[in-house]
This record gives sequence, C-alpha cells and structure tokens, in this order.
Amino acid sequence: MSSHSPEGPDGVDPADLDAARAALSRFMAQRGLKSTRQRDRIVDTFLSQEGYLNVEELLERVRRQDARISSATVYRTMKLLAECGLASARRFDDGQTRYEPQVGRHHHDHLICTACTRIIEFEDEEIEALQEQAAARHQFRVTHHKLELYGLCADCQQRGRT
Amino acid sequence: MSSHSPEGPDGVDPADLDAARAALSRFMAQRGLKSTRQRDRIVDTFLSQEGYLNVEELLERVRRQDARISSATVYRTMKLLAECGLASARRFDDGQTRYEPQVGRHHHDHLICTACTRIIEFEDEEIEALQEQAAARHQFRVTHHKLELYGLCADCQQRGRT
DNA sequence: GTAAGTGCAAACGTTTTGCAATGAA
DNA sequence: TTCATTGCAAAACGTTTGCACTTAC
Repeated sequence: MSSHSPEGPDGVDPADLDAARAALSRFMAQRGLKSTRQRDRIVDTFLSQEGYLNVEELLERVRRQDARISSATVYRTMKLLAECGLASARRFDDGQTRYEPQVGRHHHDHLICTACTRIIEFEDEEIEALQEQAAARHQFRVTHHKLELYGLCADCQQRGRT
Repeated sequence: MSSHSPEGPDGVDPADLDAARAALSRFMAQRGLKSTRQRDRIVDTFLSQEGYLNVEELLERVRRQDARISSATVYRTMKLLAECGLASARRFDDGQTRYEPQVGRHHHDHLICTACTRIIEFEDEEIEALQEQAAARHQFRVTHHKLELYGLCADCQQRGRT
C-alpha cells in the first residue's frame, strides 16, 4: 500500500515502479522514441516521488543529479508521461501545471490547503456514485471529473492561519 | 427563477441586478474607489449576461458600446468584481480565466462537454454533505470547492461526437 | 547514417504593471 | 486639489517551439 499514502516519505512500491518503467518502454518502442540520459533521469526522479510537483520543483530535483538538464526537456518529458498515462496533469488555482505519478493508483480527489498549499488526497465511492446520478439527470455521460475541496488543513487550523 | 437558468437567453432578474450594483457601490465606497464610465460599462455588460465569459469575449462586448476601453481595465475591473464576490473566477482546462456573474445565485457545480465546450450547471445537496464528511475525516475545514464533471452532453452523444 | 532528442533563446498567450495623462470627488 | 483610474506599452509568467548540434539506435 505504500504507493497509496501520498503524505508519507518517499516509498513507492518497487514493483509498481518497474511496471511503470516497463509500460513506458513499450510506449516509447511503439512510437519509435529513444531512451536518453535526460529522459531516464527525469522519469526516475518523477516516478519515485509522491504527490504533485510543478516543473520548477521537478527541474530542481533533476538538476541535483545532472546540472545541465534544461527545463524544455522536462516540459517535453512530462508531456510524454502524461500522454502515456504515467503522470496526471492538473492545474489547481494558481497558474501552474502540476504532475503526479500515476503508478498503480486509483482515481482520487483533493483537499487543498489554501494556507500551506498542502494537497491531501482522498477517495469516496459514494460521492462518485452520486456524481453519476447527477450527470444522468442531464443525460450527460461522464468520462472524468475533478473534485477539489479548498480550505484549511488540520495543522493550519491549529496554528490559527488563514 | 430567471437568474437560475444559465442556458436561456439573457434575462437576469432586475431586482438581483440592482442588489448587485448596490453591493458594489458599498464595497467601492468602503475602499475609497471611484465610479468611472469604463467601470460602469464593464460591470453592466458583465452582470446582465449569464454563464462564463473570458476577458476577450467581455472586452469585445464592452467595446461595442465604447470602443476605447482597454483590456487592462477589463482585467482590473474583473479582479475587483471577483474580490467583492459579484463574479466568480474559474479556470477550466484551457489556460484562460473565465468569470461568471454571481447575482442571487446558489453555489453550483459543472458538467463540461468536451466536444462542444458547453457548460451545464447543477446543484446537489447530497454531494455537498458527503464532501463535508470526507473533509472532516481528515480534520480539514472546507471554505469552498469545485466539482467538474467532464464528458459528453446529450446533444453530442446523439450526434456521435467524441 | 538517420531520425529523434537536446539546450538555447526566442516566441507564445494570458495577465500584470509602471508610468504619464485623465478624470471623479 | 487630490488621489484613484485610465490607456498604453513593456514586463511578467508559465509554457512551447525553431534551430543547429548531439546522440541513440
């Protein structure tokens, strides 16, 4: 279950990680894409971490290992990962795109602390079911959805932040 | 109920509109802000319309009445309206901010058709209640939220679009 | 050898801002 | 008279792209 506890320290299930890398290899082979030093560094850094990262943060981490990787390459690689389903891209309320590894994960929704920007994930089957019902009332067929709850996390409430 | 049917032709309840303008006056007086020709045009144009508008669209409509209004002024005015609660700002999946008048309206969520970009609004008390419960499980205090269901509207399903 | 990938810098689209001129109170 | 507001153009922001060079296959 390690890959399902987004708030813990890094600890992605190695089996999930291998599966992800294999899936990526297949995807790249199929499209005639090449594996490169930069790509591998970015993918590894990204996948072995949990929760959302923006490109700036990811670039910073990647550059600790290889100072000469450019942000253009990170952007390009993240697009690739998003396309093949290994990363999910999100824009919360600030203007940036954030990516989250999608390795052996269920769909989940988000609690976003407006004081410390922490993002907590949760799942709720019952809400999902009601969403389908609400959509059906409008003859709407849902393909995907986003539920974001903004407010204060426990810590920030305790510290009296706003 | 006219102000609750976002898909109909323009038809905002005049009483709601007056209330909104009064609220804005109060807000501006309190902050020492001045009323100007440009501000009034933008506010009137914006408030007497329903559904989401991006700045470009709003600017276009405003310029039909006064060709010399700049986009900077529209941006500035919309920030103001968002601050005082008369407009709600949203970023859906493209990069732009859209504003929706908030005059005598309840909170509501969105069904977004990915084929024709139509936005249908809905409300669901039961979902709201479950959201609170889910948040409470994480000791999280919700201030506001977003629920967006993406997929195909009835029309686009019928036309076999994707 | 060939095509894909890289880094750089320039371009992009949206939004914000500095500034001198204008206008509301 | 004073200070907020305006329009303009320039800057800022996150992201994308054209290009010459490098690298994987």
